[in-house]
Formats: sequence, C-alpha cells, structure tokens
Amino acid sequence: MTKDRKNKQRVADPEVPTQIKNPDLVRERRRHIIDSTVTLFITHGYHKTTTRMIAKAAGFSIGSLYEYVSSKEDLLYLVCKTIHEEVQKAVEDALADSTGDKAVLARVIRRYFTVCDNMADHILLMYQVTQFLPKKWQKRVLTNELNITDIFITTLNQMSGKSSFPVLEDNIVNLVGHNISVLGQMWAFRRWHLQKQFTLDQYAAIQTDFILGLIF
Amino acid sequence: MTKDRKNKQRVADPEVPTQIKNPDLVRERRRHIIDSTVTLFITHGYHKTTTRMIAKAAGFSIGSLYEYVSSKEDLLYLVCKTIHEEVQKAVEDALADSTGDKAVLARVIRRYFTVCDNMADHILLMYQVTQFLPKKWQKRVLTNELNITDIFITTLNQMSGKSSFPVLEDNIVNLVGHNISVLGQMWAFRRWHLQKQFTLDQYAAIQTDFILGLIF
DNA sequence: CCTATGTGAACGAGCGCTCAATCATACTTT
DNA sequence: AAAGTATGATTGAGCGCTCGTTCACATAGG
Repeated sequence: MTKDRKNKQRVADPEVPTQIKNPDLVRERRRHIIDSTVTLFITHGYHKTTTRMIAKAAGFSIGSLYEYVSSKEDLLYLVCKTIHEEVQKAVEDALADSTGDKAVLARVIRRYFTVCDNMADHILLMYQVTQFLPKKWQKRVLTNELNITDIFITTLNQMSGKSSFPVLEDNIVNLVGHNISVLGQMWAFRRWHLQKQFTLDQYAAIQTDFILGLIF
Repeated sequence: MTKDRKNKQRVADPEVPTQIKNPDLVRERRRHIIDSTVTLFITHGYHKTTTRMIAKAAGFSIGSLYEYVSSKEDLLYLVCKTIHEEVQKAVEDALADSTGDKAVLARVIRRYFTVCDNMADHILLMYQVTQFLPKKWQKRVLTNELNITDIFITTLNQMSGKSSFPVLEDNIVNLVGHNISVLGQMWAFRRWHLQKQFTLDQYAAIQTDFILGLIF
C-alpha cells in the first residue's frame, strides 16, 4: 500500500511533500524552512549543509522537516525558485513607473544594480547551485534567469521610438538587455574588487553611459 | 613512526603527492590525471565524480591515483590552476602582436571571445567549482581570474595615448578591462540563447562597438 | 479513542582514503 | 646465464564515516 511512494522519480512537477492535512500550515512552514535554508546554503554551500542542520535551523526535527519537503533536491529547487521570484519582484517594482527617456533608463539600471548589490549572495548562490538540480528543473531555473533579462528587453522595447529614443533593432535590444543583467551580476561577483575603485552609484553611472552608447 | 603523516593539514603550498621516486613520471602522470579529471568534472560535476571514476578514466587503480595526488581537493585545485593557465596562455597568445589602435583592440576582443567560446565548458566549470576549494586556495584561484582581467587592463594602458587612442583614466581602463572579461564569459554562460541571434563574430563586433563607445 | 502532527534512533548506500600484499624490473653475485 | 635480492610501482579489499531518508512510536487536540 505504501509501496507506490517508492520510486524516486516524483510524479508531479516541482513541490510535493507528505501527509500533513492543513494546507495553510504547510505553506507557512515551508516558507519558513526555505528562508532558513537560504541562509545556510549561502554560508556553507549546498553540499556541506546537511538536512539535520536545516531542520535545526528551522526549529524542527528531521522527521518533521520531511513532512514539509520531499527531499533535499526538492528544497534546493524551492530555494532557487524563491530567490528568482524575489529578484524578479524587486526588479519589476523598480521598473513600475518607467516611461521612455534616457534618465529613466539610467534610473532603471541603477535600481537593478542596487538589487544585485543587496542580493549579491543570493546571485552567487544561484550560480553555484543550479548544477545540482535534476536536468529537468535546471531548465526551468535557467528560464527564470532569462525572464529577468526579458524584463529589460520589454522595457527597452517600450521605450523604443518614444520620446528621445531612437527606434531600436531587435538584435540590439536583446543584447542590451543581456548586457544589463550581466553587468549587474558582475557587480555581485567582483564587488570586493570593484569597490576599491567605485561606489555602486559610480559604477552604475559609468555602465549606464556604456549601455546608452550602444543605443544612441 | 608513521604517525607523523596523520594530520590532514598538508605542509607545503599546493601540490604534494606521495612516494614515487621518478619526478618526470610523476609530472607526466599527474598531467594525464588532470586531463581525465577535467572531462569528468565537466560532465558530472565535482561531487558526482568519485575518485574511483577518476582512477578508472585515467587508467589507474585508486591506489595508484593517490600516489600522484594527495586528495580529491588537491586534484580540484590542480584542475582549476591548469584551466586558468590554459585560458591565460590562450589570451596572451591572442594578444602577442598588439599595438595601440582601434582595429587591434577589436581583434583582441574577438580573439578573447573566441577563447571563451572554445573553453566555454571550462569557464562554467570554474564558476561552479571554486566554492569547494579550501578558502586559502580559493583566493589564489580568484587571483588567477583577475590576472586575466589584468591582461586587458595592461593592454589598454599600453594603447592609452598612442596612435588614435585618447589618454585614458585609470578608472575607465579598469572597468573596461572587467567588462571585456565578463562579456566574454557571458557568451560562455548564455551562448545557447545568444546563438539564436548572433554568430560569435557578430556578437564580438557589437560588443566591441559597445566597449569602444566607453573609450572614445 | 481517533486523527493529525511531531520525534529521533536506526538504516544503509556511498564516499574518500589507506595499506598490506603483489608484481615488475634492474642490479648483484656466483 | 642463472639465481638471488633490492626497490619502485601497482593493486583493490576494506575501514571509518557521513548523510539523506524512513518508520515505529510518542504526544496533543477534539
């Protein structure tokens, strides 16, 4: 009767725990577990973080942990997903009031770079950790990554042709979108080195000129 | 009597194996082991690659493997070091005949991007794997990474003021150096996506304009 | 008393690494 | 040339241990 749980290949898409009935409880606890896990993953990395550490940090026993999360891999997926949602939300908020204009693009970039600065550890974590996901979920995470780039791309497209903006080729728009994402992440990766020479704002300003140069 | 071998903290700096006498043999075999390992790490990742797999791939028994390499971590360090040396050499070769000129910088960038394309798997590996090194060696690897950026920086400094080049501020030179490295690596990370829109040459051409824009 | 939830000892697969034993080859001795 | 010896190189069974996961049982609430 319990045999049908045996195979490791879980049925449904991402997140399938066990037998607790109250769904609100599950959501809340799971959220709590994810938060604790993120911190642990950031400080110790995925492999050196044991499930026992996670349980302890979240204030559960290992047994309970497995009531809310079906495997360590599963948890990793949830972590990745959550981080991306966070980054994406932060970026979208920062873009909420944009209308096509040089100064606006500059502000968008500066805000995005600020997000990258605030979430630098999370960004590094994502880079380190995606590899440990099953291939199937890796794709999904990669897609989320590209979603963020897409936000810039659509923003640029909206600006294209309006106000002081020239009409932009698709190719260029795409590349600029990628460049913005990547140069933001570059700050996360190399900030210890870059900070010796620039503040975040200076960095943002120069890179903005850089990016605008490609457009105009 | 054999007790003095006990502590895991190895004495010397990086690479210390065991009791085989012929040093040429050691060098050659170790090189061979590293090569086999790189392939395995790229396809399976660090943790899923077992020492037994490495031994098998290199054509040794595990016992023999440990005659040439003192630990799996050690091997990881050697792998990182070797890759960086390779990248660095490739970049330096590509830069061998540079004199200050727009066209030359363009060629330098295109060549570097080609290196990134050829060694894309290696570059990804480096990003994934550095975290598993002991802190002490992590720094060293990070330094190697920055060395490559420095190559660009010094190249740019040599160009500064000569021929058609303006005299460049230090800050700008540094940032441009970083941008070149990072935009090359961006190709490695996102090439599956970018290839839909650009060939490597097109990518290099546009990004070069981009970079030149910051200089002129 | 029954259902929902929480617990942590126990399990066992898998790992890096060691080391006593064996083999191969070169050098000595007669 | 044959037998003896010394030494470097190779082997793989197995040790010690970690860690993800499970499950028989405890506790709480209604």
